[in-house]
Amino acid sequence: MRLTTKGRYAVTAMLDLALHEGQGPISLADISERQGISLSYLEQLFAKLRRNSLVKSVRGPGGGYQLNHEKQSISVAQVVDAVNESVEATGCGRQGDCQNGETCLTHHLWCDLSNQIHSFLNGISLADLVVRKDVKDVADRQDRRHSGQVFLTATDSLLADEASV
Amino acid sequence: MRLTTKGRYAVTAMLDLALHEGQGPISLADISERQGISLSYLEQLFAKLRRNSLVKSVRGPGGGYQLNHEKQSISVAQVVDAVNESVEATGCGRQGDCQNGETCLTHHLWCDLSNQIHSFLNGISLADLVVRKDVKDVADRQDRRHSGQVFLTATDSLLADEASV
DNA sequence: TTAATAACCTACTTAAATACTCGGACTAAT
DNA sequence: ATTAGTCCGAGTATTTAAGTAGGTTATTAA
Repeated sequence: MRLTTKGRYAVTAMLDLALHEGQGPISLADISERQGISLSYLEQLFAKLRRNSLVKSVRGPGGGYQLNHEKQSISVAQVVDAVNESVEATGCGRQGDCQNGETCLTHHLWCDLSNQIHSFLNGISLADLVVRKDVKDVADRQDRRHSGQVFLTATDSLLADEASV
Repeated sequence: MRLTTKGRYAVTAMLDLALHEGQGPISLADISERQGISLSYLEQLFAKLRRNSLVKSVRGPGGGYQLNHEKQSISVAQVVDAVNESVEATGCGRQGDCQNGETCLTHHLWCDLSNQIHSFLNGISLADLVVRKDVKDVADRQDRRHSGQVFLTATDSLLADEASV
């Protein structure tokens, strides 16, 4: 089992899409700036998200990504899964052949844990997150900081970043 | 967040101690054989378990390890923690400074997940595991296989292992 | 038509962690 | 004295994350 920035980035980026739904395609550059995630790394993550048909893309100027389904039908678990971060806690993939082809002493414990985590993450959709107060607060802050600064140069925005630290 | 064989081995080994409680110190060689875990690796894990005072050791012939507390007061969470496998799902250690010193969009989600996992693993003690049917079944199988074979040579037990695969 | 924009793709790199092995030192029972 | 055990440090192979770099292709707007 493993949950690192990879899966967290994926969920954060998808949530960013959900928050800006109805504004047309959102570019990865925008997400990169708002969420502080490397653009190239985002590209790799979105390649997987697209292959799992969680997002659809529009190429060319004004292009970007959009959710491929309604936000209430995309769960956090799906997103984490899409970038190959399994929340499976067993080492045998639930096969029960953990120890020389036989079941290890703690196999069922990890199965139970896996069920817990999976049902938790399955029960939370992007729509659920969008309406949460803590999410709204952060989103508002990000929108304030990154709107109207479209005409700043790269240097200016770097300075602004340093000033805010 | 991460849960690999490291944490699983630690819990398995501790459960082995709990199952053989009252039989005096249990050597790592015994655990290694029963649970199919490398002896040297077990040594490293038990160094951490000892530093966290979850086990006590007896050196010399007939020595080994024993639980340092009653099995109902040792939780799975404690064991996993002891070997440095944090089940913490946030990247910031709950600090909320995930994104340039500010809170990232999904911070609270991962906090919630951490709470879920932690309370689940905290609620399960070694005593709880010992009485479970699935654990008993596996333990019985292991005891049958590894008792009375004390006088086999290393080569014999290797052959036995291969035969069982 | 051309330039800019943004997705798309492949390959590489760095750093860290896992899951070991190996060799030896210390300790205590027989 | 030997042996069975813990204890300890170092080293290694493999994998993965996380990010760089450099390009190609599709689309829009000038």
